[in-house]
Amino acid sequence: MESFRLTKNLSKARKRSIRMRIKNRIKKKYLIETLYGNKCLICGEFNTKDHIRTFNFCYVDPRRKTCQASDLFNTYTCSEIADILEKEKGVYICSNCHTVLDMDYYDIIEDIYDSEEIIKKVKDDYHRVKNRIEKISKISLQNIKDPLTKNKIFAIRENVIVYFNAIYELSQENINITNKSISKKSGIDYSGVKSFFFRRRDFLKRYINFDIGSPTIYKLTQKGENFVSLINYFRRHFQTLELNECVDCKYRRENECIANKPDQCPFIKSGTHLPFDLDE
DNA sequence: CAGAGGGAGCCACGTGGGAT
DNA sequence: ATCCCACGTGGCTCCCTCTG
Repeated sequence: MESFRLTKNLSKARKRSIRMRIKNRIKKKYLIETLYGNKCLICGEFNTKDHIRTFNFCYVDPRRKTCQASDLFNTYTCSEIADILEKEKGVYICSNCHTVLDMDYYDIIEDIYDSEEIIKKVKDDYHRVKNRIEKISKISLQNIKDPLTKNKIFAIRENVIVYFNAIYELSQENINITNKSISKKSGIDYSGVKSFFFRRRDFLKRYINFDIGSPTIYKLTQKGENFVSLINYFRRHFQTLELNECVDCKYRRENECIANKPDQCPFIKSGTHLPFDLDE
């Protein structure tokens, strides 16, 4: 959000709104894939990777409805949504299949179409979808966890990357990696470095080997090295994206957009090229 | 004995989420 | 969109213990 040029200059509120939207999409994708697989279970035409927005919350019996589907991911965790799906006999299917099921003119279908063949086809379609959904709704919902629930042990912030980079650079220079050398490399006070590694030791052991002693020597594990290279890859990628669409913009400077207000950059203002609609 | 680690606590800051 | 509150995080201080 802070490195990507199309989002870094947006207002706090917009950034927050985008964060929430991304979070909700991840929750929705996780829930659907865990329960039904990565395609619409009725038609199999739409997948969760490319068409997540087309998946709708759908009731087998709308009389059970107690909440607004549009508020689900803003309001509830994945496991709570799973409970709602179970209690209210709801499912997520693609909007095409949803439309077939929500056919509110079913009872007057004979008055709409003249052709017996079409009437039969529409009715068959409706029953096919409804029967599939009744089977789906019996699927066990016990496996749903809450993958985005706040991790109370550790959150990766900018300074964490500073520590990892310092360790990585020190290892490249063949310097003993201790609290003292990390402090010197990162510019963070020795006591700050000390308490960081002390507090987070259990978690950090996944990425860093601790040779406890006087002094304690740190070393990145293979997983830690992969973590550092992945972080740096994405940072470079978003910082150096070509600005093809800004070719005539007066705020373009080489490979950087220096606009610092949304209305200075038409692409940021309109939301064009973002992977979502700002006003959705 | 100096330097390093262990551990508790304080404070500032950022973020998420609810209310309006 | 904005404000407010709760909470997590991390820098830092202080004191104690351990180690070479």
